[in-house]
Amino acid sequence: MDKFKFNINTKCNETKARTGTIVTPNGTVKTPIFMPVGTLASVKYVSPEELTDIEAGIILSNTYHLWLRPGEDIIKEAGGLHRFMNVKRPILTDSGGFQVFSLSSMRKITEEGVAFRNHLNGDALFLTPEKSIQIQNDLGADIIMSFDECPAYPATYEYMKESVDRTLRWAKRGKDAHKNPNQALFGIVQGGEFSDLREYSARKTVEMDFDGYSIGGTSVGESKPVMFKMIQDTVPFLPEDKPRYLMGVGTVDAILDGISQGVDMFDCVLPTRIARHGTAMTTIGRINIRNQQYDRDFTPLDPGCDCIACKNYTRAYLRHLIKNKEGLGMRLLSIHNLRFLIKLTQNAQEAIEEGRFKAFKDEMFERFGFNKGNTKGY
RNA sequence: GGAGGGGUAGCGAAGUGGUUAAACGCGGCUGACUGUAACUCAGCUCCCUACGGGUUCGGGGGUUCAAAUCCCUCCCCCUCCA
Repeated sequence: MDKFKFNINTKCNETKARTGTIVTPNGTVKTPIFMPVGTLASVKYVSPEELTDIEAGIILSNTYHLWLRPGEDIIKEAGGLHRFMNVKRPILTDSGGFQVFSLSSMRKITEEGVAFRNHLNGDALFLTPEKSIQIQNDLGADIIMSFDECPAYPATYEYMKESVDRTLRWAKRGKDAHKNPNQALFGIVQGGEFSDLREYSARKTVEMDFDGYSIGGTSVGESKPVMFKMIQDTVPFLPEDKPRYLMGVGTVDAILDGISQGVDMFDCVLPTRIARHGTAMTTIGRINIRNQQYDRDFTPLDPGCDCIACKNYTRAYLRHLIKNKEGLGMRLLSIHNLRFLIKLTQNAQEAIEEGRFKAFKDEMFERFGFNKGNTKGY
């Protein structure tokens, strides 16, 4: 794979944080980075133009969901995901591995792959590592993921061992099936909460030589300390010169902790989902805009934010929109939450570059009370 | 003037002698949400000194061990015919 590059720019000398640059055929982004999720080739309620405004770098999309609708053939015919969506920035597609977790009630795992029951119409589906890669080749994202099993938490050691081995075999099969040299392929480390399995999974995955590595199996129900330890048990076994991606994590505490441990990329549906349901992540903490206390609050949602929702609208108005399930309200809050997390990682980059990341992280933990009771993480 | 229908918690609407502080929906309040089956889900919503107590089903009066439910009376609303 030649068009994909990762360079480290600055390293923090108090933590393992670093800043870097990811170069892809569709653009270059700085890390650490938060990546908005657009499962169905759309970051719900947010247009690509608005994503540009809030300086979103990479965005995600999903193999499983696009496979079902509209079908990867249609997206290929459209000229790939970028043209289909009119997105002129790097795109990353998840492999469908997360659906092994989220759609666990309607799937069966076998060595060959995963038999799903189509959640839309009940059809029998079969997703294999090779199929996932083929779909992702057709979708044409800049970064694609190995098809893995994201196991639920908690899992027994025996089950996890079996799962890790299977995911390793799937990773190998996927890598062998990967045909497009313009797409970077990432491997995914699993192992749950078991330190030795994390190390084992990491070492074996790294042996296969991927373009980047993910820490998978996080935010599936475990506590924060457990998650932080999963990161700790994985990163040391990942190569320094390849990007590290903590999958599915989007709380302030976990992003900052991840960065301090040397993670470069994060993605999460949390900011957009909670936005649609009325919760804002702000520089002064969590705000549930549905709460009655905001009905006559004509101040900005987050005084410390530069997004259009905060610059142009009041809490009272946003509350009114959300209470009435108006699309505009969901859109404005989504834009705000995404901007908030993107800005957080930009601030982290700046802090790393200026040699004050540790202080920055500590200040944020203090401000949000992550060390004293705020386990929510934002 | 005549005939008929109806008044139940913020609203709509069940219930027509006991298991009813009263279904259900809406509205209201609160919470949840982490590689998106999610404009979703959960709880609370008569009052209180609240694992117990106090008052409710238009008003008043009866029958009954027991009434939102049966009887009497008054008030109010709606429809149709004059």
